Amino acid sequence: MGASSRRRLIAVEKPGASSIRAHPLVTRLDHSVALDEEDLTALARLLERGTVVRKAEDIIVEGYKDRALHIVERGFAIRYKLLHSGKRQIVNVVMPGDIIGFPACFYEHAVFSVTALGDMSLHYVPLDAFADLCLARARVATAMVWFAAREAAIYAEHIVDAGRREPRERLAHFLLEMLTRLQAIGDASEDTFFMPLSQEGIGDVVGLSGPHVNRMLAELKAERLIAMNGHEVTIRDRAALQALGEFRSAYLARMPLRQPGS
Amino acid sequence: MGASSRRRLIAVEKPGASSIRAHPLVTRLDHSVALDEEDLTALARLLERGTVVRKAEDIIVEGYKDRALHIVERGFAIRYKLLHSGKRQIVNVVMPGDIIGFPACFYEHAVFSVTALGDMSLHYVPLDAFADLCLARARVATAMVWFAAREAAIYAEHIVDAGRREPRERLAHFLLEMLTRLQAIGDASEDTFFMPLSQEGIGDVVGLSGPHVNRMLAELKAERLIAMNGHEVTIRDRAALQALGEFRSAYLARMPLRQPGS
DNA sequence: CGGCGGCTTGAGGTTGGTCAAGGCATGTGG
DNA sequence: CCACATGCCTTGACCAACCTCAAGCCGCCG
Repeated sequence: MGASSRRRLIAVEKPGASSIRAHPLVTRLDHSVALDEEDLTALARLLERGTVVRKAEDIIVEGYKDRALHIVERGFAIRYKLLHSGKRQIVNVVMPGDIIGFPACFYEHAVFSVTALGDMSLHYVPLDAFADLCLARARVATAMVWFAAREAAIYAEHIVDAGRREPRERLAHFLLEMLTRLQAIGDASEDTFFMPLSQEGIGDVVGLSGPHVNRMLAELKAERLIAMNGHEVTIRDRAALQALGEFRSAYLARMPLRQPGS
Repeated sequence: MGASSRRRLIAVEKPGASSIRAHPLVTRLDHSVALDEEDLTALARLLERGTVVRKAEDIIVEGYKDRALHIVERGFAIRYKLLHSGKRQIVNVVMPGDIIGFPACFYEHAVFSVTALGDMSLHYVPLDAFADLCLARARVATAMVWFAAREAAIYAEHIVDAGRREPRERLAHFLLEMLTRLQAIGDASEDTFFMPLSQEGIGDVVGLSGPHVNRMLAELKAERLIAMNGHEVTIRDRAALQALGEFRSAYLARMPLRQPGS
C-alpha cells in the first residue's frame, strides 16, 4: 500500500528528434500510424521534461486533481483502486511505453491511483499540452485512438479473467499476458520475464487471496508449466498454459491502421 | 447465447449536417471537443449507411474478420466472450451513442463478440473510412481519444467489480452505472431505467450465477434499496446504494478537453 | 392451449477466503 | 560483522460463501 510521499522532478536530457523514435511510446504509436518528421518533432517537444520517481511513491492518487500524463520510459507501476473493505484491485500493471494518467487524469479528479513498484523514469506531460498536440497533429491523435483501443482490449480481457475464469486459468492468462507485453517492448526473453509483483500483488490483479495464489502457483510449478526463481518467471510449457488460460495473444498484437492487403 | 444468424443491411435516411448534432455519438464527441461545421459534415458523411439488426443477432463474432464499426443509434447489445467451460463473461452493455467494434474490430480478427439484446438501429462505418476521418479531422480524432478514455475507465471499474467487490456491492454498482449511463443519453428518468438483461445476463456481467443474482437482488428489494417490475428497475435509495457499491459517478461524467478554469 | 424462457426457491457440496504460525532471505543499524 | 527487523513465501485448519443441480411456477407468445 504505497507510502504517500512527495514526487521529485528532475530534469534529464532532452531527446532530440533523431533519438525520439527510440522512445517506447513513440515506437508503439509509429507502428499504428506512420508518423512524419513534424510529428516526431512535436512528440520530442512533448517529452522534454524527464522525471524520476522512487519505489513505492504515489504517482497519481485517486480523487486528487492532477491533470498530467506521465509517460513511462523505465520501470513498473500499478494502477489500482482501494475499497473501503481494505481490499485492493489492481487494474493494470504499467510498464515502459505505457501512459500513466490514461484514463485517470482525463477526469477532473483522478479515478484511480498509480504507485511505482520500483524506481522509474518518466516523462511529465501536462494534459493541456497533450491535447494541443492531438489537435495539431491528426496522425498522433489517430495513433492515440489505436493505442487506447489496445488499452481497452487489455482491460476487457482482464474483466474476463476476474469474472469467469478459474484461479489456475487466471494465473495462466496473467502470466502469459505479462510475458507477451514484455516481449513486445524487448524486456523479456523467449520464455522468461521479470515479475514486479509479490504473490499478494498478483492476487490483487486476478482477484484471489495471497495464500491461494501461492497454492495455485505451486500446482503450476508441480505440473512443470512454469518455474519461478525470485522475481524471475519462466514459462516452461507455453502450449499447455495457453490452453489452460485460453490465452490468444491477438489482443496484444500490433495494430496497424490498415490491413497489409488493403 | 446469441443465435448465429445473418445480418440485414437496410438503407435508411441520410442525416443531413443540420440534424447530425442530434446523433447520440456526435453529441458525446462534441461535448469533449467542440466540433466545427466541417467536422460535422464529415461525420454526417461517415454516418450515411444506416442498418438494422434484430434481437439476438450477432453483430460481431469473435475470431471473425470484420473491419467495420457499428455506431448505435437505438437499442442495446452485449459485448462478451464465451469460454470453453461454457461460461460467458459480458464485458460491457452497449447502448445508444456507443461504438460496436471498439475495440474488437481494430484487430485483424475480432477479439470479442457482440450480440443484439433487442432490435437495434446502427450506422455502418468501415474502419478505413473511420481512420481516414481521424487523419483528416484532428478534432474528431482527439474527441475519439477522450471517448476511448471514458470507455477504458468504465472497463477498469468493471474489473474492480468482478475482482474484489462483494456480490451485493457488484449489483449495486452495476445498477447505478446503468442508471447513470442511461440518464446521460436521456434514456432514463430520475430513478428508473430499462434493464435489457435477464438475471442470468446480469450474472454474466458481474461474475455471479443466475440464482445468486436472484437472491442478492431479493435482498436489495427487501431492504428497500431497489424495486423491480419486469425489466423496469427503480433505485429507491440512491444514497444507500452508492455507499454499498462505493459508486462514484465521476468516471461517467462529461470530460471536456480543458477544465472550466484553464 | 401448450411450450418456452425466465424467475424463484431449496439442498448440498466445493472452493477459496480468513486467520495464524513458521521459515527464509534481505537489508540495516549498532 | 552480527543482531534484529521486515517483507514475503509457505503451509495448515476451519468455515462461509457461492456454485451446481433440480424442481416448480409464472407469464408471454405462438
